[in-house]
Amino acid sequence: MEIPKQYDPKQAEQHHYERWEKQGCFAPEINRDENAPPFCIVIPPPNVTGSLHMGHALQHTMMDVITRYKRMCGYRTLWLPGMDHAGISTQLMVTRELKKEGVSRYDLGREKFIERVWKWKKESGGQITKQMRREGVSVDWSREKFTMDEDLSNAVREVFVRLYEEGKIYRGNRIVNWCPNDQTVLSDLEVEKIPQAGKLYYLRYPAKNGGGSVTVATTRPETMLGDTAVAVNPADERYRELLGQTLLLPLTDREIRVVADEFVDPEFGTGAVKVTPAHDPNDYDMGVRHNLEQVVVIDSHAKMTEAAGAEFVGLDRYKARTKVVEKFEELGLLEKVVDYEFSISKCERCKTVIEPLISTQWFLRMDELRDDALKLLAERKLPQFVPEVPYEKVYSNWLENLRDWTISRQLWWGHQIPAWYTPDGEVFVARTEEEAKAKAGTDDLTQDSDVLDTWFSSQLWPFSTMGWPEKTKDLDTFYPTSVLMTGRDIIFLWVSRMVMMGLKFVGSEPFADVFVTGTILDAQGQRMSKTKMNGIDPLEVFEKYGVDATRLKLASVGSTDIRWSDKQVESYRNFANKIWNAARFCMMNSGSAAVDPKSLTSSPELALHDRWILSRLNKTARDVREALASYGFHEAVQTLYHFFWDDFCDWYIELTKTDVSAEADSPQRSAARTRLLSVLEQALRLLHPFMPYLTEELWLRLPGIGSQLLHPAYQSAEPTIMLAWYPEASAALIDETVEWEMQAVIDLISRVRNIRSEMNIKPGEPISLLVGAPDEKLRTVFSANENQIRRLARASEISVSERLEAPKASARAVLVGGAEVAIPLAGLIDFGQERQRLNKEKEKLAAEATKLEAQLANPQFAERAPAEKVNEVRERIADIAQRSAQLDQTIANLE
RNA sequence: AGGCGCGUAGCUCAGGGGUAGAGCACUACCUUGACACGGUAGGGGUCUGGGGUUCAAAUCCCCACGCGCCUACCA
Repeated sequence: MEIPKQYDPKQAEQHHYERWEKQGCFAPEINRDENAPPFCIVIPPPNVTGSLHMGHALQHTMMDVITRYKRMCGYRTLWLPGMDHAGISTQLMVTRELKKEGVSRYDLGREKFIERVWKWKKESGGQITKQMRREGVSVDWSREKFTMDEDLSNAVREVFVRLYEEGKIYRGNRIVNWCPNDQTVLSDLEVEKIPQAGKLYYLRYPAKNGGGSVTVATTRPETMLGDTAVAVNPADERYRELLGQTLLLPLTDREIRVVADEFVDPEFGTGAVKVTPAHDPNDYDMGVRHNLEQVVVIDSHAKMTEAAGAEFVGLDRYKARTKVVEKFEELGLLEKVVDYEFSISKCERCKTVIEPLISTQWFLRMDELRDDALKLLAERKLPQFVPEVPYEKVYSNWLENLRDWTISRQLWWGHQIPAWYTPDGEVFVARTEEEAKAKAGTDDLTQDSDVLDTWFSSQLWPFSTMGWPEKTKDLDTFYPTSVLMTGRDIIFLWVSRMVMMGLKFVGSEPFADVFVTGTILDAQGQRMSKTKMNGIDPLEVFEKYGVDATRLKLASVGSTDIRWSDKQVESYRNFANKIWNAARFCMMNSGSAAVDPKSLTSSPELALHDRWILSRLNKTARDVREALASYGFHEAVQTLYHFFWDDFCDWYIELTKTDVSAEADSPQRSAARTRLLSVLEQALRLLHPFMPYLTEELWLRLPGIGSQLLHPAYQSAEPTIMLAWYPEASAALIDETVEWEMQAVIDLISRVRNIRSEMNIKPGEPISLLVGAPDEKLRTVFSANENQIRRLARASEISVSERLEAPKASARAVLVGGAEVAIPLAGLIDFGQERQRLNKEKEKLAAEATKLEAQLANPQFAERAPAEKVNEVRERIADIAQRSAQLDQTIANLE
């Protein structure tokens, strides 16, 4: 038999994926059952510029586990892959490439630039799709989509036009987040607030009449050049007289009013606020309320405009700040400067400080869409978040406070806005240029040069990828999808928007469940990030420990944040090797036996350990299915790990060795071999969604595998474990009595081993066992399993009787049900040591008894606790009393 | 400023009103015919602290401390 002693993950990872893909195992069409229920996941499309990181590996593992599981359960399964065109990232990447050639995108022009991006995409984009194949993800590559594909772009235009026609999309002149570096507007979600140490400047503005003045506090003195008012709280007594008065704005010849506004907090600063409607979102709102002029003093490159005055025009905003402060000081109008920590808005991508600017952009009105999403959650509890706490609240709170969304971007790479202008500025929104021309009645049109926010197309992903707005078969079959699995960072950016769009355009929710994964942190508990360089490359982990071991680790992460540790992957690598060697044993001892699921039915003639492993196997299938039904990945992994290692390897293989490796051929021997192989085969199926490569590698080697093991929906497919029927628990095979009996045997063996170890009896030293069991049933169990006990406890002989009669020079232990075991140790026993060992045991019992007795002594306990609990405590006390008595006896006998 | 989560063995983490768990690490023994990436047996925890509810709290509630995360228009 030529099976290596160590599992080689790389070898197994080499060929199966290609075979699966070629044979169409990933496509839903492999399922020939017309009535098969659908199961569908759409992948959160990674950026075309991206490469695989731990977050992907984590999410992909969980999606793959569920997908493979559902497929094995006979669902018509689709996991749809694809990529996002990632507007800004991609444009920056290509721009950088061009820069190396000494060319700017403007030199190239829009059309050539976009051609260049496509060329880049074709040649070096989408690295991630190759890396994903290594992960073993069972996505249907034949349906792979890209947000800039022709059909997805159609969907984008369709949605845009319909929303425009309904008045939800509008063009407006508003204050927006502007990135002076990327030269584009950004949505609120693409801006991050970073706390920063700064200064608060107190500036004095003289009043026009009389010698008075007002002091305002600001973090941005340079914006004072654009001030058009000072605001105070109407309830603020201090400024009552000032209301309606006129101030002389220093450094300018402008006169500004003092207005009253509730927004102003009298407690902060001086209680008077300078108002710069053109350069601050709050001031903008105040400006609207008080009909204030908007004086633009900073331009799109964050330089001062002409309106800032001759002295300042052309200055960078920070240079202007210094200069403004200097001037105020010269004029004696700078009251003070204090240290002040505040949050500053930065561009999420390039970290440039955002400049709030007034600009004409396209917006999407969110109120109705938002209300529908909230209604869906309130009335039908969709989507169902897992874990529900805290994500359901996070999601609904955000929706409740939602503002209109700035959807235009001043980029070239993306979906160009389907709006055309006549020379005199009239706008026509249409699906195509032809349609626009027809509407406008002229050919002289110019298309809006902006593109849409990348998320505008991603929000359509669950249905645009399935052919919407056409009524396709996929859409009919797979929408709404089953579950969305993602990290918590895009609940707002993506999840909520998909819900709103799904409701709006398909009329139903895009997915039933949203499973939110945890975050993998580095060993110090910090988030992995490119800038910190603390990321762990999943491909390196695959290389070192194998894909399956890594997947098992990732699957067990679930939804909590976790610090990365190679150690855990290593232990799953060991587990993989354990599985390999268990299978190796089964196959080396299989002879002419073959896998046969029919051998997995119980009958009273079967030995205890056989009935036991069937019970354990079925319980495992039940528990794993239950765990996966509620996305309990961690629990599923633990259940499988312990079933395979503890139950199957440590006990069952050991217990069945005599049967399986008997010298002489017999019906019993071949039945035992068939059973062993079949239990293994079932275990491999249970493990397959988590460890696809290892299980396939082994499964294909098992004797007797074939199409007959596949789920009926896949009967015509080539044999592969990924299409085998996922084991289903049979309640009839779960037998608590059998498990209890087996546990008694296991306990006996463990107690004997414990004595051996504590008494320093060499493993080779022959011992004999005397077992006393007043309970007849227990005696039967022990007697029936004499051979097993002898072998596993390494005893040369064993005798079971009603009452224990053993020589004084024996080591003893008390077992369940009043049973006892004694090991005669004439000449070997150290009485002192044995007494010590027994006393230690007695102390343990005594401590437990004290606790229980105190509980029982409490009259309230007997009165109020359920009778069942009270009885349980009584029984335990009785059991402990019996054991203690036996121990006392044993200790006394030692003398 | 609000909201949320976390604090359990040396480490990384499960669990969660009724006997405190796993893996790794540690100790001792074992090259036993599947596997030393292994086997057997052990040691190790006032479940952050303090109150409360309850017959019973690691678990539920409140407070404190520590650590994270998210949201926010306080100049």
